[in-house]
Amino acid sequence: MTRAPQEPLTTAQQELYDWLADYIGTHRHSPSIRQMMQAMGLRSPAPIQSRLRHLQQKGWITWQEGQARTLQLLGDMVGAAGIPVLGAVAAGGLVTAFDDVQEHLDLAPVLETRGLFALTVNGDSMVDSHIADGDVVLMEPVQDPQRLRNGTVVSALVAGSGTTLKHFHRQGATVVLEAANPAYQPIELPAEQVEVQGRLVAVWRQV
Amino acid sequence: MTRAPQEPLTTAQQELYDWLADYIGTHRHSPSIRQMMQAMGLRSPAPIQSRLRHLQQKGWITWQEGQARTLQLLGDMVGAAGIPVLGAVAAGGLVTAFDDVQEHLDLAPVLETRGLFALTVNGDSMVDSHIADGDVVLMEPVQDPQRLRNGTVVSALVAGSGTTLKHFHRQGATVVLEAANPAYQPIELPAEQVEVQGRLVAVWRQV
DNA sequence: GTTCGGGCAATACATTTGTACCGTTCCTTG
DNA sequence: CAAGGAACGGTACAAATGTATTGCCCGAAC
Repeated sequence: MTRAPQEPLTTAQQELYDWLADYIGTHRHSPSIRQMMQAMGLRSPAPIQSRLRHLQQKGWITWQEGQARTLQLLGDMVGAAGIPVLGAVAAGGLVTAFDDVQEHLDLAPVLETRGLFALTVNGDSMVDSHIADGDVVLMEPVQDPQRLRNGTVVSALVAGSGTTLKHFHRQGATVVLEAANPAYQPIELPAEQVEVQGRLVAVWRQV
Repeated sequence: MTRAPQEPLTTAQQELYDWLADYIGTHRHSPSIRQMMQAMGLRSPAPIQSRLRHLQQKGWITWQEGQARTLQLLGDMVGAAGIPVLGAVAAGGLVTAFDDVQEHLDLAPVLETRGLFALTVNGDSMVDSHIADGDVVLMEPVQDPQRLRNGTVVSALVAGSGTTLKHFHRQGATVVLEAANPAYQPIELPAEQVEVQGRLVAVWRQV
């Protein structure tokens, strides 16, 4: 999640920014200055240049000088993933109503991490860690299993058996794979029989 | 989640496509043909044109003719969210190891839905529905509360109180907001005192 | 009033950029 | 061997494009 630390805009600037966000969200690439000009109903590129310069100074956009169609929106980095986080909600009781945007949910930093992979969860052995059957877990490849902290959720390949999602614990030369469900017994194995494949980064559940 | 239904590529085409995916993922905009030329170590734009044409014919890319830097990758739509789903994992016991990519996790369709907003969960009233304290829930605005199915998870604004995340039930003119935690009592209210703001679309938990 | 900044129009210009054309080489397929 | 496709180099050109400059208008601030 990232903040959106920008200064306020004039109506003309806001109008351009909104149109840019919509255009880029639809076309997946930046328009040219003359396209913006037409969309704003103008007949000269100068006003667009001016607005762009102001949007840049105020930290809303950026681009590579001299290069065509290299505009980037900074407000909601991905555009697609720019979802406003309106506030805290629920509890047991009731919390105060939210009114305006507090920050922006930006999944990009996570999703951009190279090498990430995802697994579909099958079964209920991790329910007490709030990972349910059918959830998709995003995993980060683990280079050095020695540096894993005990308790980390990992996907591990057990020699001759299969892959499982469990809490990881190391006890000397032994590795314990512990479920988050009292119905399942911890699996205790020599370290060399367990290949840790990935570390849990995020849980995604689509309803 | 989307498939990637494309014809096979030659090594040169694959090399270009991979570089494009990396470049666009990093810079968020398409490079120019001459930038591709340099990146591929070539000294003429013609080979790039050729590769691009083939990539287009095989359904991997597209662009708007005559317009600079309007290239789009079709393979994994967002690029950033193109995370391979390797297979099912865990259960109580062990499942077979995965070997190759089965499908791609594509968050774009969800994240592109206009009007989505997110809320930070505060409290443990929904733990039995695997929504934990600190999770971020993605909500879709609800236009017509009449069409909500009973049991749907909604964020609701209770008149004079605040916003809460609960299971939604309608009983005639009465609305029942039910927690997923036996420690909390259902809230029963006249329908006009409850304003349903959004419907749960997805749960995101970053570790 | 004066000043200053934002916004618009018009014009100009050097680059960038997509595209086309020609010829060559290399490899695979028949 | 011949034929075809893919790839590469070189060149050329019209159009698209970013950018700079000048002048004008308007409203807010002083």
